[in-house]
Amino acid sequence: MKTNKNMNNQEIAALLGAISAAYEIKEGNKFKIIAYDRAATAIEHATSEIKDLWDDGKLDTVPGVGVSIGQHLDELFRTGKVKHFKKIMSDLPMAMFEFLDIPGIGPKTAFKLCESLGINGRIGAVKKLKRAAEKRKIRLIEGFGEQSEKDILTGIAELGRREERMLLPHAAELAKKIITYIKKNPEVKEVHLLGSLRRCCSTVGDIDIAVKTDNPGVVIDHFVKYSEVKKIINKGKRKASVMLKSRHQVDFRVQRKSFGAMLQYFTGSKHHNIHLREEALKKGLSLSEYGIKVKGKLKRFENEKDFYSFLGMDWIPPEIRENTGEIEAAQAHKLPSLVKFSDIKGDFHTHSDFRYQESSHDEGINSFEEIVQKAINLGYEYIGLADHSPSVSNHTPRQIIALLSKRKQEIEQIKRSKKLIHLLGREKIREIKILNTLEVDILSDGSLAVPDKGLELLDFAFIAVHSSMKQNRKTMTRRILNGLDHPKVMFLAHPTGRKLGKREGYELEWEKIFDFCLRNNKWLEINAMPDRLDLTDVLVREAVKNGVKLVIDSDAHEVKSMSFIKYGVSVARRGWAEKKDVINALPWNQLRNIIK
DNA sequence: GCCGTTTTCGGCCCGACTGTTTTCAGTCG
Repeated sequence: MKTNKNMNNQEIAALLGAISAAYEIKEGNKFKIIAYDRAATAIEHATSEIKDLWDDGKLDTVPGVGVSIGQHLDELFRTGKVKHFKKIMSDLPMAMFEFLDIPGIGPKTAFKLCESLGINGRIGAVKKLKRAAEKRKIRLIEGFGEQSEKDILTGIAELGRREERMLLPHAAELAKKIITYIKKNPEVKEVHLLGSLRRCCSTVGDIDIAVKTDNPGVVIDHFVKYSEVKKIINKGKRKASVMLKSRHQVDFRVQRKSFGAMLQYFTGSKHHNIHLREEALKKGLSLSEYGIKVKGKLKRFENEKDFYSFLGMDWIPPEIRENTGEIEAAQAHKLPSLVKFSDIKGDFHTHSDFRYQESSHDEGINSFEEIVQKAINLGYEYIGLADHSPSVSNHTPRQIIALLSKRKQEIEQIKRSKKLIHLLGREKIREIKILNTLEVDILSDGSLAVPDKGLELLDFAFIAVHSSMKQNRKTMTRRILNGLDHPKVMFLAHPTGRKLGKREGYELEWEKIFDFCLRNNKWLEINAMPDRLDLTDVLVREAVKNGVKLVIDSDAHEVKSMSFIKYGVSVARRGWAEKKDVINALPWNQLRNIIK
């Protein structure tokens, strides 16, 4: 297996996974196998690069990485190789590690195939396996048959063809359609959407659905007949999994009773469940999706609250069930009171169709009036009309000031709009506070794209990076701090610049950013656009720990996406943010004192 | 190999489904 000094998390996870598989072939110690596997998944899901942690001497903060694996990784980052790993894999056919990616094939099967078919090298291994299956050679191997030969062929065909993870709204939309179909069966008593969708992860891989029914067989038969099903992966008395035509997997479970344990189990996360079960074990209890076994006798639960309560814990909101300290907090009755969608009193970041002739970036499609109308419908106390700053390449500073001045006049006219007054009534228009804000580019040298006199026309500004995104961590940090330093600037929008599935975003020296924000009363945005969700949940948690305030904005370019702010709230919740951490959870009479 | 407010030794989550088997091993979530 090829290794080098600069492996990323994905590659390291694959390496440790391969070591786990190798041990599964070579040694009896089942727990060593699990240990490597756990370290691999922990690294795969880690949010900072393991190499960076190693640089900072913080390797031991990664769960599942102890003395031994830690030393191996140290060797890897220093020399690009790990002698111990090489030794373990030396007498195994490298081809087996290629086969592990084929669905349904694990270490034992992979090894057996290599041995029996005489496939060794990594290159072309899958092709050779395919040819053997086509020539009906696999069914001759002991323990294999016609069916497993067929499964291997379909498995190979599936390789690399699985759809990528979905953005949250896309997954929700897909799930909604499936649920509508499931409910058509009269035997269905309750349907619940669980898994990562319930935990509101920023992207969703599989869709998990649980149904309460007195007639499991009928309901499962009904489920697998859904017209969008391409392939039934498995189907039994209690659960079924299917692949949709869209190449997304749906896992489906049915149960008659004790639904509380089922909701808990199927919501996950896996690591939360494992930790929970280990905690229970200390008390002599055994957890499963059916309930809690006390001295061999199963105790059932109607709801999750009773389930957690029986374990001596408070009910844990799904968004934070990621095994990052929530179990300990629930035991100590010290869970945070997470911010809610209904706490949000306004939105600072919306884009209108106001034209400068040439704006710097995408404009919105709705008018100021339509945005204000939507804000009133959402029950907001205030609304920020932002828009991008005029482009510096097409305007002189004087032109920029003139344009912003014109924009200001238009915004001041809104409250007199006959159309709005007609639609909503004078009273509601008077109640909402309309803020003239602006999303100002931070130019690559850290200066702002709007001259001071332009900024003075605003209620306040916020800044964002839209160019030169490849700058290194130090330069980018300096650039952003320079922008934040302006007295008219209140926060940094979409702080990491990531686009889910498209680009990673730039690196920042977060300790410096947090420190600056805290000392100067600047905030960080949680941008609720589904392909941004930026800050990320993990950085939100860090910000909250550091006492930095957040704002949750929609960044809507059309009024219907103003409701997407709920996804931003989910990110805040996943980052353990409470109402007090969120600036736009403040009522206007308190907010007005902060933005001078 | 990892881990610890009942442990630095002695544990390590739990169950469903499938294929090839006559009772289970392997894989998956």
